Amino acid sequence: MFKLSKKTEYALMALQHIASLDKGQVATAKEIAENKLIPHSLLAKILQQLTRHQLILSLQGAHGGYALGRKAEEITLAQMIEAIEGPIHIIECNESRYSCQRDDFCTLKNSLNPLQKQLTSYLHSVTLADVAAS
Amino acid sequence: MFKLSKKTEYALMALQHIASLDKGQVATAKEIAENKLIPHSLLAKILQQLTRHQLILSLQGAHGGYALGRKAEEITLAQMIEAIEGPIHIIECNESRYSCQRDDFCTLKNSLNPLQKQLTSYLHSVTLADVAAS
DNA sequence: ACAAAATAAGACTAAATTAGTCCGATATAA
DNA sequence: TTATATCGGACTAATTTAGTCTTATTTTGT
Ligand code: FES
Ligand code: FES
Repeated sequence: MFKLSKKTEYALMALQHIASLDKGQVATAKEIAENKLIPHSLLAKILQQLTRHQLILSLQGAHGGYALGRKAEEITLAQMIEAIEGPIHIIECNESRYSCQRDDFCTLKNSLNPLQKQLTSYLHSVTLADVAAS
Repeated sequence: MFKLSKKTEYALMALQHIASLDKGQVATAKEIAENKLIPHSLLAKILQQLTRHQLILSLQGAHGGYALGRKAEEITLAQMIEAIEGPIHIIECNESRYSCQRDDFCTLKNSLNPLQKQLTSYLHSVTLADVAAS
């Protein structure tokens, strides 16, 4: 399917939420989960993943929570999606580690390259600031 | 995942193949399957779906097979993909029949609208002629 | 010291989707 | 009437996605 996964949707919602915080504030997983109607323990996992990719930073312990890892203008849509779904490849055969039996005679890869390029360049051009604005 | 399904890849390969035929010629499912290394009975299903969507037309019986339903320039990438995967919606909540509990306070739908628009307009602008050329 | 409130990490289960198979029916040419 | 096709649908298997649970660790406040 040509669709974002629920996890990715949740990640984007959470990032929107965190981006809307005042400087110095943090949001807990619980807060975000309640606010956006996301299962808490699933969201927790997603926030951990975003932390590992340094899109957000976490403060552990009581009164802990999450805040943006850098300015919203410096977080691209591509980074947000790839943090959850991994590298974006319109077709599997473009993934590096994938060896395809059709490799020598396949024309599909090349045919779809423009789409791949178009899409990724767009995703790199949109930032969290843009996404949070709407 | 933000990826075309195998079925869709197979459909595109088959359409490339059919598009390369001389006027008046047809290709059988078997031929295409062997040529592109696609499981025969799966490809048969896919070709039936493309037929129902009138991207190709089928000739039944002995010496039957498939040919393009209209000129390659008049078959868009959007039509090819949607024939197999159904309408393209970047997020589930944009699908008409889907009623979301977050509908009244959700900002995500709007935020991703530009991406949805950008993508679909591109997919409508590319035709089988373009795809087959590479 | 200790309790409460968080995140971290990983194993696990359940649900949904995708990929692929199989079979009986129908159509058509030779 | 036989061989070669498509048609349609039910079915199974494999993979991916979605979601849960449990235990450990970090930090603050009392
Ligand atoms: S399908 Fe694998 S290389 Fe094109
Ligand atoms: S998530 Fe359903 S309306 Fe946005």
